[in-house]
Amino acid sequence: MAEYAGVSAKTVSNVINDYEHVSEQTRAAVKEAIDALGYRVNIAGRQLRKGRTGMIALVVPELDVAYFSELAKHVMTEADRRGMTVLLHQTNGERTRELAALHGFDAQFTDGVILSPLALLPHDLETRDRRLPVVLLGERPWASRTDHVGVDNVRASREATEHLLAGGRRRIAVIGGALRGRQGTDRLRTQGYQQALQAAGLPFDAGLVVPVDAYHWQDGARAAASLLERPERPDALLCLNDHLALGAVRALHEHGVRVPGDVHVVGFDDIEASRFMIPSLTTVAPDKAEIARAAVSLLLQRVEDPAASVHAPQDRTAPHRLIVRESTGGA
Amino acid sequence: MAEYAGVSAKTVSNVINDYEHVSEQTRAAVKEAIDALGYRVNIAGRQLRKGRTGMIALVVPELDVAYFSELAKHVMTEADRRGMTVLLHQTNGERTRELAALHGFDAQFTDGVILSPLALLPHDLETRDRRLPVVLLGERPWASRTDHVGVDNVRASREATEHLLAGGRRRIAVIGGALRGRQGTDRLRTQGYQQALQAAGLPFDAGLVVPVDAYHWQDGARAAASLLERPERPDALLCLNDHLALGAVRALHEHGVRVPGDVHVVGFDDIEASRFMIPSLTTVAPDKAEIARAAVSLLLQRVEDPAASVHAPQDRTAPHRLIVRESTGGA
DNA sequence: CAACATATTTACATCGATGTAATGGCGTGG
DNA sequence: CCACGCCATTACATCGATGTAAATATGTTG
Repeated sequence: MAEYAGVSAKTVSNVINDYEHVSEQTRAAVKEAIDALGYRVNIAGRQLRKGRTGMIALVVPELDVAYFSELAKHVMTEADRRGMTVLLHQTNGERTRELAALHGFDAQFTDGVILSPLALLPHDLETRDRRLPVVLLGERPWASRTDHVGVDNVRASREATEHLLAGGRRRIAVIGGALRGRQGTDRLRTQGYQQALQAAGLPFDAGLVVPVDAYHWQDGARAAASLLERPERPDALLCLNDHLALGAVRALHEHGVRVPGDVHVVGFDDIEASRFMIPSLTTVAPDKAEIARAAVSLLLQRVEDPAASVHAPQDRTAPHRLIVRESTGGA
Repeated sequence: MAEYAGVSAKTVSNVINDYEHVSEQTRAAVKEAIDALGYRVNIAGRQLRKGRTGMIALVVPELDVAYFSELAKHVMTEADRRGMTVLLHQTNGERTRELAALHGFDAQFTDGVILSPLALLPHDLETRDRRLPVVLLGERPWASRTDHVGVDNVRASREATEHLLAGGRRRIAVIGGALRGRQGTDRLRTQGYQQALQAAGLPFDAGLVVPVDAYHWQDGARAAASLLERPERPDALLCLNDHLALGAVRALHEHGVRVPGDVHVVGFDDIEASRFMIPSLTTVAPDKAEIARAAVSLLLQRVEDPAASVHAPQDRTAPHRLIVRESTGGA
């Protein structure tokens, strides 16, 4: 390459990096050589020297959970805009994989990591290698010293519950809810639900909080089916994501229970399917584009200024809104 | 690192790569040093030397099309099993991005690429740099010299159409179909449809073939709505993917048309949503796990034996089956 | 004990890009 | 004509891991 253009390797490098003191003549010669030989910089060489790869990792539990694939799309768009490449990973919610991500996987080929954790323990965050910039998505229940982007889950859940109450609902079940254990998204959303009940002066029935194994369609279906076996059926379901909600609607349908006629249903995430289901689904829509933007921006701040690793951890709360659709009797 | 363990850098390397002639003693010492210092190999250094990164790219049009995110999951699982890391990219169906993928992006940090093309031209494949192993997914309409994994689209579509015919349908529309232009998936599936009609002795009405901009929910809804404006309505919809089908079902519902009562609907891909929609969707299910397995396996063959780049291009056809559900009056 | 085989470890060069500092060319002011 | 400064280019070292080959240690055989 350098020989072909008749210059030194360094001059090629200078041309590629737009160093100003290069004569028009050599610049042209080098560019021509680049085209002629189809030359492309070798990332490995560059990183070895610069210490940066231009890649960031996005690590989520599962790609076939629509919320995450939709989010991934936004993150990739945003990263692209900022000249970064995204390495996408899934953890299946396994702690070992989340840990691996926190530590930059087996090797170091990533400038930073955006991680949506499920199983991580507080301790894992304390002991992580602070040289690798990390942004957490979702809940950040522990006062960790790590940047974080999320939504106000308690409030969102309270609003969703209030909407159900306003629709005359009195026995609202929570599918995917949690009363104890780690202060995760499920816990917070359940809290919001409890707050709304309390504000309305309604009793809280722990039996209406149904935990699930995963946030998938069939878990929602199973949970809904189990609720129907109770002597006193619920008249509304607050489902902690849209897959659960849609699975639940399906199960209700199979049992001849009408939505919204007999039971109202609300979900979280506003995945695309929810707009098109029959009935369409009322859901809490987090601003995914904003989440992606904030996460990438926070991460690149740390990447570009590693010295800032001492800066106080940042916390961003993205907006959300309740989208009322047919499943709660809406338009 | 090396100093900490009191050995040379090469010995560390030997331990990491399980070189056999290392004394138990030094091996232990090095391992301890690794733990103590949290050492991890630097991929850049390794690749610079070895020329391999252990990463492959999976490049698809859009991640929020469930078929692709489900496929991605399988590819990642399979790659993981074989010690590879997957770099996931989306092209939005833009030719420039597909080209960039073919050429290993701006830089070379990928050992190979699995590409699901939409806009690529035959010429692009002819002129690609053959040093980068590539496996194409989906259709491979041109006799390219590139490995390929797909399903038998013509047959699958014919079977789906036959199923509709067996259900007494006589005016079957094709949403997403194509009569002319590149020999893509749409063309092939339309051909299968035509074959089935012909075999049944039914006339072919080009007006029933409705092209779409993209394979998204709203495109299906729009297409279905336009079909309902025709004087003579179709009594079945063959939708070339599940998103189109589900969007179409929604549109029919909004127009008071019952599925399967008035119109039968079939989709392609068997995404998870299709099992849970109301009505559940009859669909052609490609064996995604098998597609992923074949693609990764073909790719790694080339990666591991670059000399084999002269081997004849391979072509794998993954199995598919028709899953009959409620939208065509099934169980 | 010499000669040789085997095991273990290391020195050195190398992959490609680039930061640092030095080189050589040229113009300007004194 | 010299000193100095600016510009364009390059020599060299370096990032980290590893292949090659050589050095060293240890053991074995005749």
